[in-house]
Amino acid sequence: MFCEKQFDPSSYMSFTECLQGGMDYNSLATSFGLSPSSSEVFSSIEGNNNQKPEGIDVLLGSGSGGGGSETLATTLNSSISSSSSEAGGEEDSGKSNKDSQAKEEASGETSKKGINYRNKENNKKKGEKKQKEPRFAFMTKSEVDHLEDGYRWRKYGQKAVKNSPYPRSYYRCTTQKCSVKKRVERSYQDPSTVITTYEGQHNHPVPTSLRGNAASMFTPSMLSISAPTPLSAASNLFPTHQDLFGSLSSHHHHHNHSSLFTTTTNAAGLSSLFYNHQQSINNNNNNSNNSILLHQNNNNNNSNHQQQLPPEYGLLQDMLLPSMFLKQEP
DNA sequence: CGAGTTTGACCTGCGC
DNA sequence: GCGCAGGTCAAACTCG
Repeated sequence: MFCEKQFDPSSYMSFTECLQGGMDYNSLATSFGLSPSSSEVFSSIEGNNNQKPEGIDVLLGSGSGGGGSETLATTLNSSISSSSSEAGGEEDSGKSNKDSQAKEEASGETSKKGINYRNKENNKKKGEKKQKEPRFAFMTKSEVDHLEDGYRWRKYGQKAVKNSPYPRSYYRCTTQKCSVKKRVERSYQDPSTVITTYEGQHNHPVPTSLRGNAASMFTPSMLSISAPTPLSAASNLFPTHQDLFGSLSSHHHHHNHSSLFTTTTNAAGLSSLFYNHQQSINNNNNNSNNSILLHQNNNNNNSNHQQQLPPEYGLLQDMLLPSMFLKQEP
């Protein structure tokens, strides 16, 4: 499904709709003009691969926080393939645990605390790697760790992160049958940056009775984009990833890029939005169009980035241009 | 009292 | 095989 048309100034869709429906980055780029004066949005998608799941210790060195929250999105490795089934289904790990518990009662064996952890009997065969949900990470300049994104989350764990004084928090969507999780951690190199990683796909609408309903964070006027940015103008309502990244890139080069994204909303809303958008992209195609564009962009701006971005950007760049973008096949 | 958070224990995967 | 780090669980706790 596409949201592009909804962002026609005359008929925009609500932010919530986008959250659920999965608009694509392009429309988002257009919608927000993508020249965040107060927010930065980077996005990328990664397709199947077997990389280590962790890789979030990316740093956005864009500095100069405009004033609102800045957001950088990047996707993490994740074996995407066909995650939709998982999203609609149960959370596997949790479930397996219950199963093992039941099993334990039969065996009469218990671990400490009476917790009996997964026996794996319910899991996939040996050697079969557990399929991971697609992930999508955002880096947000924010004071608060847990940014409101319209969904309800329940914290289920917190872990200290190696090489970081800041812990990582684990949240799960409280909606039943929704297996979406997110991790929130603060960058140790830039404490003002919060890294939010979404995993999974919401299979339900955004709760409406939320204190910080995402829908309310983005008013239509925010979503409707007036003038196309220089970079997105070419494709107008259907900009490309290149537009997206182009804008972002240019943002690096000249911070006063002309476009919007001047919302003061918290960036987590965007996170969701981007996340869902990623889903849509994953589901619809992994084709090469966007990848190629992105790649071009990368080539064009690479050197500059290296100059202006912190050392960590190398890593970031890798993540920003993961396989999905780079694997464009003829 | 229900929902959410905290926290220590445990599991899993991966690198050495 | 071992150890480490990440991820998850669930009892205990807090809060409205």
